[in-house]
Amino acid sequence: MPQRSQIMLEPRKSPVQARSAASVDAILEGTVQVLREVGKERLTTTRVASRAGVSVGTLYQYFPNKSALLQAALKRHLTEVAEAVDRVCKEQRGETLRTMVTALINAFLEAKMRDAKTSAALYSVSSDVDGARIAQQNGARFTKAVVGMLTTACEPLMADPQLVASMLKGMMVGMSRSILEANAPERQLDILRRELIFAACAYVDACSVRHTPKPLTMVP
Amino acid sequence: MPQRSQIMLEPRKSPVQARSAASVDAILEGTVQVLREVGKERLTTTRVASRAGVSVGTLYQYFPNKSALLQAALKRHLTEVAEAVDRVCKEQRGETLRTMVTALINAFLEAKMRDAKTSAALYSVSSDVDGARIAQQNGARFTKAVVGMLTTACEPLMADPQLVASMLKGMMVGMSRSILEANAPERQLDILRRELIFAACAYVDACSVRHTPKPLTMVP
DNA sequence: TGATTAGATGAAGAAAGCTTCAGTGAGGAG
DNA sequence: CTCCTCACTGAAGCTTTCTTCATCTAATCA
Repeated sequence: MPQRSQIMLEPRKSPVQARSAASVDAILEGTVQVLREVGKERLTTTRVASRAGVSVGTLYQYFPNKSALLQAALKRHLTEVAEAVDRVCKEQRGETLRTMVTALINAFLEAKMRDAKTSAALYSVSSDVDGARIAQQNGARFTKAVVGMLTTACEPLMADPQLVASMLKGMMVGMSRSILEANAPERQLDILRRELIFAACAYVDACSVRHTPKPLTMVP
Repeated sequence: MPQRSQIMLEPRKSPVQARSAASVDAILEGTVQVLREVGKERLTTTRVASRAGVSVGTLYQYFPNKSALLQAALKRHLTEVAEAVDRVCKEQRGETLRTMVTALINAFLEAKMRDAKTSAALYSVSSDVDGARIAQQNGARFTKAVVGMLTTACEPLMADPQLVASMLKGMMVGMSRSILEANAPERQLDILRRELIFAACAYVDACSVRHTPKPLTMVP
């Protein structure tokens, strides 16, 4: 058990609980690594445990089953992205719509693509794990943050902010998914990022000159 | 075997081969039905066969394994959508950009949502079956058709058509996926459809007044 | 130091579903 | 009428991986 000492030498915390906290973390990290390296087909709980430097039994002490394990890994990743989005949305309050969407898209893609391989790997399991529901909750958080930002814009947004946020989310998620699945090289990613910003700006520009003052209301 | 006679009574074709053709079709149809009814977790080859009115052995006569079966079902669905897109793209040659994207989006969503439950069910297996690669090929076809249409527009498109097509695809696929995963009701679907058209129009409008004449070129 | 408990271990049990294949039946050919 | 091939059948083998649990170790406490 070579990894063992490594875990124990991590930043000191109250010992008894630190051991288990470290295990949980190692297991989650191991899950992602195994997923990236061998793919979801070959991901077994034993392999994850061994990669994490623990035994299967330990894994099952913290996760009731394989599905829960994958779910936890997925949640963790989505939460990181959501936090990045939350952060920009707060920073950008009071700015122009164009500035907002530019910052939003940059932050989102940055977070998603920081570790593109991980994102792609996690996409592949999301359907095995009720990922839609998890993404749903996350999406609600996303929409809420974006709405919060949009309503503080220094120009009037002549449309239902909820609807605009949904559209922006759809565009961003759709494009990032396309990029990930296409395994697009760095250069194309940049081109597509710029174009996405261009399109989103065109959209919000169009919104702010709309006839309808504040049309349709949407349920979240 | 109650279904048997049903199959045999189908439209008459040259007998010997008709039997097998009918089987393949029934199996594919059964796959989708089982997927919709019990979900991919409970989809077994035996269950599919039984639903199709044949035995497992017959199923394995036409599909080398479960994965190939699901792949075939997925391909079939994606092809239908691609054909719908091809069709509009041909119809809309010579129109204005706005007319084009409106027709394109309507046709795409119509095809996808005609049987929303099936679309959603097939999304759930796409990652088990190298769906990304299949979607890739399909996406190429899609892009090609859209580019073919865009280049005939009666107004100048001041941007790389390849890039514009990719963007439109990303927006459409992204939104349809959001809608399907969110299980959005009919009413919202309509709102989102209109908004997607609005956004896409805003985008192509913006393209046609761009400074850069025909910027960046993209690899397909 | 001895007792106690949190935490770790990994061999083995159990389930489950994919896939095979030896055998049956039905059209068509000669 | 007989033979031959195409197509179908479905019980059972086989593999694979999840999950459990009896046992062991190390850390804390008294």
